[in-house]
Amino acid sequence: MNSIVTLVQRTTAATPLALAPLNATSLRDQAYTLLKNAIADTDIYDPQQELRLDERQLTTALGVSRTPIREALSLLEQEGFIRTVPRRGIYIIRKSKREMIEMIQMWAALESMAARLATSNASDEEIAKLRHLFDEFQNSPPSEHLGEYSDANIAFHTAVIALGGSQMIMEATKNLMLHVRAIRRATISQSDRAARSIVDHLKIIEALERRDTELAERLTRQHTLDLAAHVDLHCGFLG
Amino acid sequence: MNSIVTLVQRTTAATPLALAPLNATSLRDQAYTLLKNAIADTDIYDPQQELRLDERQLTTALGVSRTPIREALSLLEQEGFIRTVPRRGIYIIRKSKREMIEMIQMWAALESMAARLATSNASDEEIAKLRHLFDEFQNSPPSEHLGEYSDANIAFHTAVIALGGSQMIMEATKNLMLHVRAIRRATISQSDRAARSIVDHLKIIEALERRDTELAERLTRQHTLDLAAHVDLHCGFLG
DNA sequence: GTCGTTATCGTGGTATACCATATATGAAGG
DNA sequence: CCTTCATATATGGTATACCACGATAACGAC
Repeated sequence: MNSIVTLVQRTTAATPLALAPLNATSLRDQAYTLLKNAIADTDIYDPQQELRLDERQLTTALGVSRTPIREALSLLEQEGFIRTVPRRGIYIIRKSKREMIEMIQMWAALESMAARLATSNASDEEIAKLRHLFDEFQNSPPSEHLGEYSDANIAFHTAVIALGGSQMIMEATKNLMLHVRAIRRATISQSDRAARSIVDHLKIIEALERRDTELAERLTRQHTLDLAAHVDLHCGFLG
Repeated sequence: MNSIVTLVQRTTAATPLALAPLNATSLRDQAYTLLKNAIADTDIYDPQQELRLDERQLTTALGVSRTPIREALSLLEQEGFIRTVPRRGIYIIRKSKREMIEMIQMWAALESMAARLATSNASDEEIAKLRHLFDEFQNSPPSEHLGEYSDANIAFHTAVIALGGSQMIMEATKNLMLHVRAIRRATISQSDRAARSIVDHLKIIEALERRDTELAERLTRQHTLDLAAHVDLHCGFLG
């Protein structure tokens, strides 16, 4: 599972063989993808988690020079995943509660616009596929498969955004998703949110099917703003 | 200024140390800002315009090595301003009409969310300031000062977003603004858009003043979506 | 023992040399 | 002339050496 610790430990441990095929893309892009996935898979809100990165360590861990590592880190810094402090180190950023809420609000803005666009652009077939995402939860309540339901939940929102057809919105929400994913997973098990969530989703699907632009947009926005309000009330562990 | 003597005197004297902004920025950041401004000030849709950049040329022009230039270019590439093609060159990107429309739609999503948030977060005084942006156009029609009105127009939208209070949305729209600015300027003189624009703006301000969340959001969204539709119809010069 | 001074080191920032390869150039062959 | 192939060149990618500077430790004065 590609945690940062795992990456660094590879230095002393086994061979850094994982990056043998360097023919396809640049080392910078490979390092970027690798580091981004590693950060995404790290539970950065665990107080025990080490959040400091070291260029030289990453160099030996990935078997490349500092240059591509540094370029990859620059990109991650601009995306808000890390912060470099001269002569101190490079740190993975913990988002504050305020930042997390702002990201969710931004998500609400973009997904509701996507839903609006979807009522004009998406085909009936594409919209119908949304229902199948929840087929397996029709008979048994989602509380029994929280892990699977959480994945389906995220898949649903991603799918709605895809139906909007805007490459720009899809790109913008990809990074938001990485930041927000941990929160969605953590809150799905709180106060029966899973059951209420599935009701909201079905209403959104119905609105899309009926091509009710205003309703689809409003329901989508409100559903995600509810998450923001929930985080505001129940996620005190965030700074 | 900033002689050694001055610096030393500041140290020994008991002056309140208000001198935060010494040139603490890295060459990478300076190059990034410089290049970004240069690109923003370039009329990239002029067919005559040379769009190719050259790393080595930039190094001699800016008097630094390739390293910070390359890092700055990496950032600009990720933001969608340039594209580097291995062994071909680095090119400033012309946005296609589709991409331009998608950016405007995204702008509509974010600004309307900001307007929604503003009805809860902004103070009466802050909202009142919006009116002053158009004071100078009260008596004379904006068509007589298109340049100034265009600036006021952009300032208005930026101000609405600021009233929302979301740092995240403000950041995200900054780059969108750079891309869209040229289009806003170009279309303000078309088909009496300036006069209609000012009417829309006043309605938005009224909605904000009355704390009518839904209305402020809807008017803001529709105003910008109108621009998207206008670009779709009248900006054939875009790819 | 406490405080201040100095030496060393760790770290990110920068410059530069080198590399790989697509493209351009041009000479040779037809 | 045209085609073909070898060579040269340009350009982005990578590795590495060096630098500046803050932090920390080691040390000395009192």
